[in-house]
Amino acid sequence: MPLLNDRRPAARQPTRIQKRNRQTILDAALEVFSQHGFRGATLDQIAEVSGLSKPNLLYYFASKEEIHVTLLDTLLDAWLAPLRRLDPAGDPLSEILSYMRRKLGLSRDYPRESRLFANEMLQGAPRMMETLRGNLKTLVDDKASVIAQWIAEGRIAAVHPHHLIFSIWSLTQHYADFDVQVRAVLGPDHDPYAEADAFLDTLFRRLLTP
Amino acid sequence: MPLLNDRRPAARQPTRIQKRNRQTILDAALEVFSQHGFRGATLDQIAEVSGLSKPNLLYYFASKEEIHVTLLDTLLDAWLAPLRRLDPAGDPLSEILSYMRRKLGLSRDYPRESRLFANEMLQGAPRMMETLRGNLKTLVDDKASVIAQWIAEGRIAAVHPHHLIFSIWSLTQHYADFDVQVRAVLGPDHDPYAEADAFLDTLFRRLLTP
DNA sequence: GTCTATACTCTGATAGAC
DNA sequence: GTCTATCAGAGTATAGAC
Repeated sequence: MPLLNDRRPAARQPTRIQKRNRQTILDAALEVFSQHGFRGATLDQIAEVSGLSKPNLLYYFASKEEIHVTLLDTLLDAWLAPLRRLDPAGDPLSEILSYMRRKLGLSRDYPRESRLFANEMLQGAPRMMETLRGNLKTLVDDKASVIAQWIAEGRIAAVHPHHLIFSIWSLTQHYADFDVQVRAVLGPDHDPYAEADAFLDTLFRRLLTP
Repeated sequence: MPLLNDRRPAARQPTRIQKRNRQTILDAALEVFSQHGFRGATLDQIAEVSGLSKPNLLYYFASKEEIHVTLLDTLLDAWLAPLRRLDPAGDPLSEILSYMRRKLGLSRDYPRESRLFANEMLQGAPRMMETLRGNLKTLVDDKASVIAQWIAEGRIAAVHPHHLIFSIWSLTQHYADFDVQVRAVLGPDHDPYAEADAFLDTLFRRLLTP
């Protein structure tokens, strides 16, 4: 209720409340989609987790599909960022260890995003195939050639560059995607991520030290 | 059609046809559940893949849940078998490399089983939690102590035994669970499993050689 | 913007003919 | 044993009151 007649036009851009509600919905949807996949998730669940009514969800997003696509789109940027930062001019071992550590940090801080991605892969990547073959492949090929160069210069030990990158993905994402298994096997009194950090540091040092 | 009147009683055990149909259903269900998870899978899909009608599915299995449970039960034995074979009396490095290779073979030959398991983990293991905390933890703790003993004897380099086992799981299962990503990034003209075999052999040799 | 009510489709499961 | 027909409930999405 504006006491002064401000001259701003009627808001065409999302208001603060709209943004907040959309974010609330996306957060709830992430919770549900990451656990049950696209088809296993229901709007009822998302509505309940978000605290909004089901029709209200569909006021902010045109469909269930649109919520899911929105999540995947924002996910990808965050997912590729750590690899983008791998610096060809840096020290090879430090660069790779830093990348591994950033990726492990993503698993620790954003496990739901990791599981959302895993679900999409298990389903055969129906909504991400183009991105995998496009942006992702381009980026990985680029960084793989950086690694190949480091190997050629004898600055790290010889390994298959692409599979080195796969190994970083798999070892770090495992702690998010298989969290229940890791914790069930370790039992209480363990800090999986702290132990993983030390273990993976050792692993990649021994693998890559010339 | 017995030409001689054999005296076998009317079959109370499953006939050959019954066994075959149950197997057909389970195979189709594995295809669908491994891709979409329990809730995302539908009996209609399983019916279509199996070539049987939906009511016929429910003639052989009491419910969707029962099909799923049957799959998970048979899965677990196959899943734990390779680790069980880790021999305390064998050569440490050979034993661990053999285990890794058997596990990679499972990913290559039974990728759907791997994805079924992954789906169950992503969902928080609602139907497997007891097994994880029971049989699985017991087995892993046992083999981890074998590894710890090898380390204490200086026969392999020091690593966290539990996380060494996790690393074998994650590195091998990645090639089944993220198959689409691996192939999209590598492009054609690659044999992911052959390359993985060589890469992982190198990785674990460098990690474990004292 | 948010709600109740509801349209319409899909899904798991059953009944009953053959 | 297998099919067609069908039910009850859940699912996505929309209409319309407020």
